[in-house]
Order: sequence, then C-alpha cells, then structure tokens
Amino acid sequence: MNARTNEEGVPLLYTTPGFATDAGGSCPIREVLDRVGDTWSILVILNLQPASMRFNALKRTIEGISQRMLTVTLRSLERDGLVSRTVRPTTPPEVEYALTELGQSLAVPIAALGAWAAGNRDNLHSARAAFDAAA
Amino acid sequence: MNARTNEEGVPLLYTTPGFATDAGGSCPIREVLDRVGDTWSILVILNLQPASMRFNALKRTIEGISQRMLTVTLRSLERDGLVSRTVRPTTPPEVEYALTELGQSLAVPIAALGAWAAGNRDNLHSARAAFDAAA
DNA sequence: CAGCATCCGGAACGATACTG
DNA sequence: CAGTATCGTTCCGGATGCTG
Repeated sequence: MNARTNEEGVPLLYTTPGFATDAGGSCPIREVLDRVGDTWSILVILNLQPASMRFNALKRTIEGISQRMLTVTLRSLERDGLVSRTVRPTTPPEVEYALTELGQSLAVPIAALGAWAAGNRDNLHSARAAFDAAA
Repeated sequence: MNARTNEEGVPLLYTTPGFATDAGGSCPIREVLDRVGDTWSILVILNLQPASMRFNALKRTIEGISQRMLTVTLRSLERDGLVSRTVRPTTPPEVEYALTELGQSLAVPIAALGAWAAGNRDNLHSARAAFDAAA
C-alpha cells in the first residue's frame, strides 16, 4: 500500500503523530485543512470571492454565523494571508475584508468543491436514505 | 463542522444568498462541508483514490488517526455513498474499502484542494509568521 | 459599526480495554 | 484483522454584555 504519490510528486505522506499541532513536518493537506476545513472559512472565502465586504455585510450574508465565529474566522484567514483587512478610521469605523491573491487562488479549488456540492447533494441525500433504510 | 444536526443526523439548512444557491434556498456547500469537512474524511478519500484499501492499511497510512475515528469516518462516508465496504468472510476477516463512483467524483475537487495545499503551504507559513511577528 | 471578554454546554476526539 | 464499548478530556462555538 505505498502508492503514495501523484503527478506533481505531492507527498501524500502523513508523518505527524502529533496531529494536534501543526509544527514542522506535517502533512500539507492536513495543515491546510486544519486551517481552512472548519465550518465557516470556506463560506467566508466563497462570499468574498466576487467582491470585498464589510463585517456586518458578511455576517448578514452568511446566515447562521455568530459574530464571534465571524471574527475568529476572519482573523484566522487574515493570519494565513488569505484575507486582507482594511480599516477606514471614520465614525463609525468601516472595515473592509477582501481576498488576497493567495485567497483568490484558494477560492478556485474551493469553488470547484462548491460546484460538486451543488451538483451532488441529491445523490448524497438518496444514498443516506438508502443506507439508513437498510440499517 | 459540527453543525446543528438533529438526532437523525439531518443537517439544518442555512441559506447563503451571497453566492449561487438553488431555488430551495438551502446552501449545498454547507451541507457537503458538514459531511466531509471534518478532520479525517478528506484524508480518507484522498488515500482511497489511487486504490482500495483494507482497514488497518488505511489506519497505517493516515498517521495520527485513531481506530475509533477511522471507523466513524468510514461509516459516515459509507452512509453518504462515497465509500463502499466489502467484507470477505475469511479468517481473519478482510474488509476492503473503496471509493464509489460518487466518491471518485468528489475526489477530483478534493485532490485539487490537496494540490493547492501542497503548493501553497510555504505561503501560508510565511504569511502566518509575518502576521505573528507584527502582532 | 466592528469588534473583544467571559462563561459554559455539548460535541468531537483520544486512550484504553474487550470481542468475533 | 476489524472492529465495538466506555470513559475522560479538550475545545468548538453560542450567548451575553461591554467598548471605542
């Protein structure tokens, strides 16, 4: 079971027993997923893809997100260079969030995933129904 | 992840009017992420993409995963029709896991995400270092 | 408007022990 | 080999209240 390569020589090796930490030497997939694989990051990225947005606009768009989680998610994305944060010192303050170039590049595969999701959710539903019926 | 599922595991639907949604108003992205966005699902899918695998082979490949989580993750993927489970009643028993066609189709965008991860983790690291240095 | 601080309930997850 | 069962902990994430 060692077919652990793909076309780009992407190392599919998972060499981190210290799963909880992202200290050096861990699986890149795992690393990125730990950062971006949470509930809200992908939705934020997708919503920022067409245009930059301010905090509350974002909050209104992503229904179900709490203020706290939006803040936390945006900080995390900003920290990783995926989102930029621009403050205009007006009163009241205006804070604009936008995807960086890195964020835009990530939005491409994310959007592909989104397209799959939109196109296959019926399949997921019926598969689940069948499985639950069998069980 | 974790997200508002009732006891039947049916995800409550959120609408994200910000980007492409269908008539139903539910967010397909959110739905798929709730199923596949957990820590291990994507790694399992990626590892099953080149070839089917048996339980312990999978466990050895995905370092850091506990037996429990591998079981739970595989059940979840099987339930959603992404992974098939084949038991050969030998002694000791052999259980082979493989991606279904649906799983293979999902593996495509997932692999794209993985490629991005592998190609950009240095960017993430340096961005994070810069952010932390500034803070 | 755009946050941050605090509390805290529950889900997620790891460790361990046991089974067919 | 391929699980199941149980326990204990961690920590995600919502709710609430306060700031500039």
